[in-house]
Amino acid sequence: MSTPPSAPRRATITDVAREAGTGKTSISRYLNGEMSVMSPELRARIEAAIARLNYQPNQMARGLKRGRNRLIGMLLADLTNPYTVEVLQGVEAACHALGLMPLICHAANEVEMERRYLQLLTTYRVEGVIVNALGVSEETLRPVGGSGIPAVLVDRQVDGLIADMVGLDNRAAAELGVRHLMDQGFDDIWFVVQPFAQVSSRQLRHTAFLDAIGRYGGALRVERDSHGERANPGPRGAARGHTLVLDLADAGETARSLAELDRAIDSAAADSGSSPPAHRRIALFAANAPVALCVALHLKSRYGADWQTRAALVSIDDPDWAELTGITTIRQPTYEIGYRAVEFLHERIEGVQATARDCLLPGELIVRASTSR
Amino acid sequence: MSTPPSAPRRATITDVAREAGTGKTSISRYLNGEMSVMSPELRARIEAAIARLNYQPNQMARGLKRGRNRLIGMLLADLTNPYTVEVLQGVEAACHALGLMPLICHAANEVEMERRYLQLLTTYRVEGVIVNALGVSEETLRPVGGSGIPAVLVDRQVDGLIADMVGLDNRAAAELGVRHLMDQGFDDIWFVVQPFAQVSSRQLRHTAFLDAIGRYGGALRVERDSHGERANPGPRGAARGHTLVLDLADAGETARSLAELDRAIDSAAADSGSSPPAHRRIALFAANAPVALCVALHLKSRYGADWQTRAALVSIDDPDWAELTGITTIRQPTYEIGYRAVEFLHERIEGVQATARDCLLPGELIVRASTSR
DNA sequence: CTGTTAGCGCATTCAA
DNA sequence: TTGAATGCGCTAACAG
Repeated sequence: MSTPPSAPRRATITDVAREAGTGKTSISRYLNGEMSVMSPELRARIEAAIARLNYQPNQMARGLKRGRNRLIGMLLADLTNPYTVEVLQGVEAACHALGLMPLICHAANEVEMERRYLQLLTTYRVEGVIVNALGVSEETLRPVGGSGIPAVLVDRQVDGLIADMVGLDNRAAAELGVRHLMDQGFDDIWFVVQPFAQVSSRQLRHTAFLDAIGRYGGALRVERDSHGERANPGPRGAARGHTLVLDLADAGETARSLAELDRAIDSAAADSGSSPPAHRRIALFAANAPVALCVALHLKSRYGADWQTRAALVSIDDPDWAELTGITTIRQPTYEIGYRAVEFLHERIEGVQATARDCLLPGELIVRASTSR
Repeated sequence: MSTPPSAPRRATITDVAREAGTGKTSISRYLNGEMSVMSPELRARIEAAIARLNYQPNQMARGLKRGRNRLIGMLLADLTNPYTVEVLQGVEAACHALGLMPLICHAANEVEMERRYLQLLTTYRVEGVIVNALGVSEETLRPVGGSGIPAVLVDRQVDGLIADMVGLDNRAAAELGVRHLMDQGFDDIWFVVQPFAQVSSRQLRHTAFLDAIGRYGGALRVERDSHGERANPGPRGAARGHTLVLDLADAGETARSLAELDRAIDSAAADSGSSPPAHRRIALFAANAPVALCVALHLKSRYGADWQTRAALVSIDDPDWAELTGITTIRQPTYEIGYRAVEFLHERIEGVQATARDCLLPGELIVRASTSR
């Protein structure tokens, strides 16, 4: 039977050599830009042969031979988060500029996926990995970092994994948010965050929030989690800080937490009306966009379209619906985070041996109607 | 100088063979699951050696040898569009199930990027490509499709490129939207869409919109673009259809188009008040989420938070802010689109020779406050 | 059942 | 200035 013309075998370097009437070595030299020492005549013949055969060198083979394939892994915890997509843009731009090709792996919030992808990446012999990991411990990240292949972390640290990190300056960002809210006269601020035991950036944001409240607000007491205690009203001009943990992965938990939030909002509204609006508003400080969205959706379903008269919302991250909804945000320098991450990684790949570096980039406060009275 | 312990060269198949005191062939057999004919004793030794050396086979080398590397390319026009991310989820799941590894390439709406990535993909010898292309002609897609490497299109066709396609049933979707709007009593419907000369799905949606208006509404005339003509009011119970082209890539054009929209809204409101609400509302039918967002942002800035009292909005695509805003949407079966695309591609890679197939999946209408009075 | 041999497509010595 | 030979890590005949 005749083979259908489906697979007109791709030309190899040997084909080109034959076509150009020369040896493979010269072709290889040409491909690698070692033109300096090559007769213009030969060079022309090679050029022609390559064009005629529509030859394209096989990256796999090149990689196998020289030991580096210009591939880097990009492990993403959650592409659903606009933050991730934006970081990716920076990553792609940088890769492009540095001649790298990113292998994008989306763990979709599944630890098992993360493990598998990591393994796959090493199997493809990527030269390095950029990790925006789930909150898992080093255990699954064994192959990378320190003694393994070069790695740089994005947004969060991973316990026991020593590597460069680039992300938001969480401390400054939290302060920015708290200060803004206090400037706007809010004295009851709820920090809403996903479970942060495993994710360093969440922890940092939370800690910084507490510190800021302490510093600027002279908070008296802060309640953690849903232990049900209410903080005592602070002295005039002080602010009270609260923390609400929202476990988006657990519907039941989420509902419970939101119910607690409702109580806080209602009781604030019930407080004697020393403030102009119909009800006194509390302020909500979301640690990231997914949390902000969850809260906003809930409040809207509970209080209707004008839920923002019940609570002010500010969020770290600036998703596209923020402008539409009018919530205040702290925008992360996402593109630059991605770009820098690749630059760091590239340096490591090239052999730079400095001790682990941290690159903390500042966020930008974007004030919208939500917090301006 | 001594090499720092940075790169403890990865074990190769040869190392394992030596460690296990056997030949490479047996190791290879083990790796490929050909255990049936292998003494349990040898097998155990191999297992141990692999574990001891923490050996992981090099995919590049395997690919080079067998001629297939299990890599497929995924060319994405715009990751910023939630649609894309959702499709990607399906793609990843399917790849996972079929033992494929997707190389994700994000063209970020740049034709040049698209070209470069395509070239890069062939250079890495991907076995196939899933293309969600920009509106470019086959020219840049030369290497794929028909005579090149297997390809399947997502969401849109590409002129001159014959390949399997999977996407939304645009005709049914447009009808769903129009019918719903008419059921709700809207008689003035504006279809808002990005320039559709190059993108088949936009064209299809538009055509289907016009047809639906014609069929159900008995439209009298339809205006195209910004020629400034107003359609005559139709007979009682009929609906008028209009088309507004929004070029999101051109701020000036966008502003002009939106101004036209404003005029339409204002003049509708000025019409004698035969309808209950303060102003008569026209309906906007966005061809996709980016368009819907742009329109919503504009209306909000022009009419304030209650812009929805001026215009009803329904959109194809169901971004996460739709629920928050309360606009009606037609949700695409994105996950399945991605999944099916990979299945098609896999079949092609395995040699299936059927003529180009089209897989049209139905959308789902999600009614929200925007269109329910 | 198991080991030997010969490449996959390319980069790199080393001669010529 | 150019080419022939060698081998990257692995699989696939082909013997034993």
